[in-house]
Amino acid sequence: MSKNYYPEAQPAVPGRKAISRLALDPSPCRACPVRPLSICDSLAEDELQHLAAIVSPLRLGPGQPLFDEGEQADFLFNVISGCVKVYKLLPDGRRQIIGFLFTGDFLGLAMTDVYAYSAEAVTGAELCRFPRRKLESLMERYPQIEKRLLGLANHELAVAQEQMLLLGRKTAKERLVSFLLMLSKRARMDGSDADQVFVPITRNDIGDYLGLTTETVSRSFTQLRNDGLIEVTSDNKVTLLDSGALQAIAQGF
Amino acid sequence: MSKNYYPEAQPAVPGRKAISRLALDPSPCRACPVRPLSICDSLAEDELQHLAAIVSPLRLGPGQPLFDEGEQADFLFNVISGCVKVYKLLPDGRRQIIGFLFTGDFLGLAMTDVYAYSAEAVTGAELCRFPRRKLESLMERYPQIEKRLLGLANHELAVAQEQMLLLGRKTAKERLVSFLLMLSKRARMDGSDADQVFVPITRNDIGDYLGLTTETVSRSFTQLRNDGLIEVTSDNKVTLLDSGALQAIAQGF
DNA sequence: CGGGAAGTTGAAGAGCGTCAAAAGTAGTGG
DNA sequence: CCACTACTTTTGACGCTCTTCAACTTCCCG
Repeated sequence: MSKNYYPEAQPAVPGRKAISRLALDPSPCRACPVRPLSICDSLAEDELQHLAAIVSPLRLGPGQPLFDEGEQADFLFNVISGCVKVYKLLPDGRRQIIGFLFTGDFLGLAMTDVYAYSAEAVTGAELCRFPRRKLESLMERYPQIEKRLLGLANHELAVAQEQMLLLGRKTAKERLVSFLLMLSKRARMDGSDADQVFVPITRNDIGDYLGLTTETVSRSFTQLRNDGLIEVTSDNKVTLLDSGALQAIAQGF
Repeated sequence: MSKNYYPEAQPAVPGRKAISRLALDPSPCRACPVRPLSICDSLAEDELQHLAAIVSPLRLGPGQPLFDEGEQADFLFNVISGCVKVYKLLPDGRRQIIGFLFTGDFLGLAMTDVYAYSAEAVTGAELCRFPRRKLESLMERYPQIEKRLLGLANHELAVAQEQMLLLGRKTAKERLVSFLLMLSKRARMDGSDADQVFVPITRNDIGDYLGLTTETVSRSFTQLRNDGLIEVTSDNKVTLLDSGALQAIAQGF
């Protein structure tokens, strides 16, 4: 159950040292491959030791929970590799996935003293854990971190609003295409081929993210295949055959 | 078109001076009735002059637009009185209302150099306008403002995530009840009767907020009336007859 | 009083959900 | 290596919630 979907052989950030350094290096943050992507980049090289002093690494197997909604929120996290999902539940089991987090993403905005949502690994994942108290006192000392977090929160808010438009007003096909383009955009940012997106997420999770059922997601995939807009291989790779047309669909034209 | 829904006779914050002072007072921010509710409260009394130096008051009539998605985002706002809606559009006219802003709410998170959404007055409204550049340089000098904004952004994010759960997974009735309880909660915060909520928002706008049509909203209102859960008077006041039962419905029980 | 906007109600229809079954895929152990 | 099992995905048939379209009523403001 603990096999990593992003093994050493294909590091999540190509051309950089493998993740295992994180636990061994005496100044792990300085060597951290995801630093340029994360909030940690708001500190200068020689200030990183203060961060390194409070972090601890964390490995999760696929499906392993990180925390549950309502728990005391004592830790914040940074995703080093893999994919983590964040979701809310209704009492009868209805679930809404709020977002998927990937390499470099920060997990810990939008919360009070308790977590406002649950989090669990989708694929195997490596995280960096910050004790909340200690991070807060570090923020007192280095307000740049606060500034960076504000920028992050603003961005997250914009993404959340776009998702509200999707959930409130888009059709099933438009939703799925929007989702695929989000993954494509992310692949481009990571330096991968933007028209060859790897989808490590089940139909069920995609449904719970898009406000649809598994079956509707599956049918929408089939439709897009029949329309000649995508190709799906058995190993969960989706090829975008006409990203112009897909863009138009996602935006509601 | 410019009649104020919140006339001087019933100031939005009871027991305080009427709003018209804002334009006349030499140190308007010090006398501002909504300061304790707003980001402006992060400055000390004697620092408020710096804020006062950059703000300008603004009055909107019902339905009057404030800005459109895509415009250069040169100004941020604080709502002094009335109600402002914030929304996104799809090319074919489908609309999703992202949120309604009331007294004390800050308008200007979640944006880059351009506005990520459109904003327009619902009722007549009074706003306080900050030039973005100047507010940013004030933030350099007084990092407490930044801290406060981060807290605000975090809260907004939590609200947005709750709304995603609503849009993705709740039924029409659950959505409407959630909406009414949101208004009720706000009324309680403002010191009004929490079981007597004033709804200055049309069925159409409620629908675009909840991801429903006007008709479905209307039918859901009728259902709730028939179930003996609410009473609706002709002047848009809704009485919550059993807030316990309503809470249960909104949470999906 | 009159006209336009907002709200309500009904009938019909579409899109997505539900239920069920079959096919595909992956991990396990003999 | 293959069979066994469990899970995921796909597809079909059917049903239900919400939408669409339309008519009518109520409310508001000049």
